Amino acid sequence: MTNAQIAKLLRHVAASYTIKNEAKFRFQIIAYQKAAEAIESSSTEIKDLAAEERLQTIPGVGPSMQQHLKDLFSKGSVPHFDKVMEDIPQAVFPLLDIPSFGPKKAYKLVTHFKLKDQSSVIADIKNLAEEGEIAKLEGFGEKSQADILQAINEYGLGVNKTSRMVLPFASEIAGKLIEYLKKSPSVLQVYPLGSLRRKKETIGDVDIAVATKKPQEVLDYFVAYPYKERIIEKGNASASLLISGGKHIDLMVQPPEAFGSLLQHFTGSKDHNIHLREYALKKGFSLSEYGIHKKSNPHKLEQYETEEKFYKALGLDWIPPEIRENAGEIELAEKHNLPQLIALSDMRGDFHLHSNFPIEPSHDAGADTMETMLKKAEELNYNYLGFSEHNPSRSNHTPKQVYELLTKRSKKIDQLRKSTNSVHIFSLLETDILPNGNLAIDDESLSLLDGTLISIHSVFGMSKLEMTKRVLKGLRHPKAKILTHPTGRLINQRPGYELEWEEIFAFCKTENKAIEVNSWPVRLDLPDSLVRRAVESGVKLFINTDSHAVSHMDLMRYGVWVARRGFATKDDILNALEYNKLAAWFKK
DNA sequence: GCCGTTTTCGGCCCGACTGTTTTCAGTCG
Repeated sequence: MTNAQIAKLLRHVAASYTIKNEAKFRFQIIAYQKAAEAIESSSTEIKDLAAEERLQTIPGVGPSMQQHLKDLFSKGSVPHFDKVMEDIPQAVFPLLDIPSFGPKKAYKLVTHFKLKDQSSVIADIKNLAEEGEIAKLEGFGEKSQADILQAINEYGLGVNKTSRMVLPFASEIAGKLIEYLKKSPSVLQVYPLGSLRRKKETIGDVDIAVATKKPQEVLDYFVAYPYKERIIEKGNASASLLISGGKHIDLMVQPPEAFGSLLQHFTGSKDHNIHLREYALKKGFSLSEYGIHKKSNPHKLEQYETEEKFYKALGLDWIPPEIRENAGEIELAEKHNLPQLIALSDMRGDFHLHSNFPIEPSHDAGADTMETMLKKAEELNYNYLGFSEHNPSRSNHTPKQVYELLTKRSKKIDQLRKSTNSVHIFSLLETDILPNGNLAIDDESLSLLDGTLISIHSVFGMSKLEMTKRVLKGLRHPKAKILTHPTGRLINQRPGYELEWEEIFAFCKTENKAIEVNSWPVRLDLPDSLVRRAVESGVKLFINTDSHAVSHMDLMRYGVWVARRGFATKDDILNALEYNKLAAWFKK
């Protein structure tokens, strides 16, 4: 069962409690929703955490929830969940995926019209709306009937509560809108917020905040955005648009003198904000997007023009957005002990570069020459780089031919080294780990290199145990230095294979092997939560782009964001080291 | 159901917006 499926199940339990008696079960509902949220945003599989007895590391998963999840994995069902949900018609649940449908509305419709079939309930509601039956219900009217019809139609076109965009796609949408907003003279400042500002690997809605003295003008201008599908809502302080592809853009506005609290509020995460507000309450403060009310003087609103001042008023250091996920950051900010997170400007080189040098690789070759990639590295002010094409394919070459190809490549790299004073060049390769754990080329060929990246590119379907043995055997090779895109996942495309991370991390730490944070936006691999565990285990990391063209070398920032989300500092990242230290590491 | 430098009991973030309503319920972030 995936995290998304588990989160959905917990939300169904929460919805069932809401339908049964919202007041009575108020806090159970919150607890189930919090747990669902935390599980959904965890990039570690809950199934693995359960197997490792580490479920308690998820905030919001307490003793009861742990037992329920254990039941789920061992028996395939949870007696307690079944009991809570037994009186609720199954047809309620599919409706909850549709925006604007909550538990109460879904239950009212399903029971009133006696709908039983889970697979047709959405079509059934649509028919009833088209026939004008829903408007006759108490509490519904013509407008809500039309809204239901619209929501169902849009749901059919892909608008739902769960689908998420990869980060660059969301950035592009936000960028266009920000460009548009900046043309309004009433817009003083404009920023992308929410998960976009926290640089989460996927983004649900695009959130934007504007500082303005003329909120109505800005809101009017916003909803006039020419590339919208329609206006979802528009009030005095916020508005929402639907754009093509079924995505929402939410805008909030505040005057400049209160912009700090709006930035804080709208950046989230929701969990961070809830925790921050609970923390503040204990200190006698009540927080909102408008500012702070002190218990000692509850009618006066303190406003803050910057986030720094807002956090400071609570006795906290400013917390970088990437780590606002309620994972201990508030406590660290209170003790003035937040980590100095790695920054893009700390990066001194890139070790995952595929040039077009003709070594007849096993997987995709790069599009550009070594020379152009080197020039780009100079432009980026790098001190060093490592070329790391895929190894020559095994099926088309004898070991001798592989050796000859790599010898030619070594000569080329030697030439290049003479052409530059500013950038040191490492001769690497990205070598496949074969299913039996051997590397794809022999020791004689590997001896031509300064070291090699190793990775899995085939036979993904192995068990966790077998895959772990395979990777450990690959890492054991003295030339193997960096385990690249270590989970093999592709975001929104495939989950990747499973590994015993504790074993991998322990091995890397003692044997001086490094793990890559791959910056390719669909990989972002290691994922942030595993970066955090790697950092806590003392494992060293590289942040690399996996460039197959010169333009990809600019993607480094994505990997840096992932590392930041994983609490990595400069000390954790090997390609932030100065050249001599790094060269020494390669020779270890 | 979760959680802890007020607490292992007794609290639990704070607000916007809409539709159907004459004061609120539901959904959402």
